[in-house]
Amino acid sequence: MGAPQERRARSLRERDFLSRYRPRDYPPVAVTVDVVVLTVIDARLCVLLVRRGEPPFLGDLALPGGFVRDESLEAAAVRELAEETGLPSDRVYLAQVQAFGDPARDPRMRVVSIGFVALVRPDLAPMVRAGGDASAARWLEVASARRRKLAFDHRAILDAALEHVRERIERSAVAASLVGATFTIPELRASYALVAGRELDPGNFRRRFRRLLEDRVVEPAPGKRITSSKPASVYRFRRPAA
Amino acid sequence: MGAPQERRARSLRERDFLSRYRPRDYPPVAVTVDVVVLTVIDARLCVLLVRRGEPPFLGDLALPGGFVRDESLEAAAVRELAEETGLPSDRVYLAQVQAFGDPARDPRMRVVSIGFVALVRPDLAPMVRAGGDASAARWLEVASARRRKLAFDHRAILDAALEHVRERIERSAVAASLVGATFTIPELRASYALVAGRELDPGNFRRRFRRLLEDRVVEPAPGKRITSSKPASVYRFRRPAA
DNA sequence: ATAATAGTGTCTATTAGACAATATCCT
DNA sequence: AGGATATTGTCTAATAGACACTATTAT
Repeated sequence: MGAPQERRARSLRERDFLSRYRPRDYPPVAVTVDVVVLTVIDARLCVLLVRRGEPPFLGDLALPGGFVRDESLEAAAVRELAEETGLPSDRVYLAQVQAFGDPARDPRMRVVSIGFVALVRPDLAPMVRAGGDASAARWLEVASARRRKLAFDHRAILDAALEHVRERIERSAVAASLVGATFTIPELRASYALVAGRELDPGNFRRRFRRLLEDRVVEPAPGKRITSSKPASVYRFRRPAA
Repeated sequence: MGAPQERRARSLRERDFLSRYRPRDYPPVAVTVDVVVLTVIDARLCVLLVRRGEPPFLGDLALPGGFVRDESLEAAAVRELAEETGLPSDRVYLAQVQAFGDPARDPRMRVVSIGFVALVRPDLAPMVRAGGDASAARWLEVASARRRKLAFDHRAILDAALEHVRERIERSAVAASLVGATFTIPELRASYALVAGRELDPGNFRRRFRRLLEDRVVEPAPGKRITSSKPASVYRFRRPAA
């Protein structure tokens, strides 16, 4: 800290450097996006993983992702999502989680990756498997994925994404993307429970749901869901303008 | 969405591309950090801004920031903070906010910037001004900074940083970095109020503070703060192991 | 009828907010 | 003494959690 002026001067030189626009003159960096795609399959929280076909981490499981092209970061994430799942981006919750930039996270060169999290409605999840070939994307239960060895720092990205949705599911309509187009209260409660990682009291959850109903974020849908016991009423999220 | 297989193949080709390590072969990207440095001066929430000395946005105010070198993103932010403020990184709250990567955010080339927020203890803030020269960093009240024209998308970064601390100040000890080494309850309340952007009830705040005391996150400090009326008890945050 | 699950109601504890009342110090 | 502010206390409303209870359907 002895000579802040000199440091500042160096910083200004850098800015000037950039202003001369010789982008090849500094150490190369690549920017990628990695997407933590989550859904619910058979009452299990699952994440979409691909198997790496090249070194490093050849054969390891990894998050779907790729280079950012001439597009925004969000657009890159949407594109990767479409490439890996074939799903359109509407009706998919997608949010930036955090940037990961450890210099050693990729052994080949400096790669800064922007982590995203996406929630896919479970009724659309089967479409994903259908479109995939052998080396392509597959769903893995989150708990087991976290125990596996994942490529790069994808384990950290996965954890950050899970924390992201956990923090937000209580205070937003994030969970809308983890149930089908229509759903019953117990179904929604099951999704919340999967993300929260614990059981939720049916009565208390129903009380919270009543508030969602009053606030017009959900509304009744026609019909009843037939199960092996008492059928439940069906609801749907009201489509906001967005 | 018609041919996901082809898209996936292209994606795999990209990975292979990267594995051959010819980093000059794809469009150049630069990665920078921009730091929203906040403090309290004269009971005003202030942000540290620098004046740009080169185009684009020559003469405009901008957040301090610069290229990420062979270091982690956090390290780059710490370094920029030290360069611009001369302050050591301990006792400064620093957190990543979000990545900003709009293709048009820098007219010269593709620059992805990782936004950080830093909170500087107000008793250290004067040191910053002392070390600065004419073209260097200066404190500006946040409200007025938000009304100004800022370089690049720094207005959006500033807003995101403010939202970040607003969300966290209630549920963490973030505010520890916005009061001096020792402080009174009214002083802490004033900092909270500045960040929250509204008045806080003294009685209710005191009740919350009592919980902080019971949880051992703060502890009494010797002495009293003499003001123009009734003196207040002095406290300090207990230093955690970190 | 019985099992199972949807759905209702109740009790308690915690917390936030509004606000009144008191205590203590400086001038 | 008087003004200002710290400090304490009270009341109410909102919310979460635990849990007992009732209703309705499939089998």
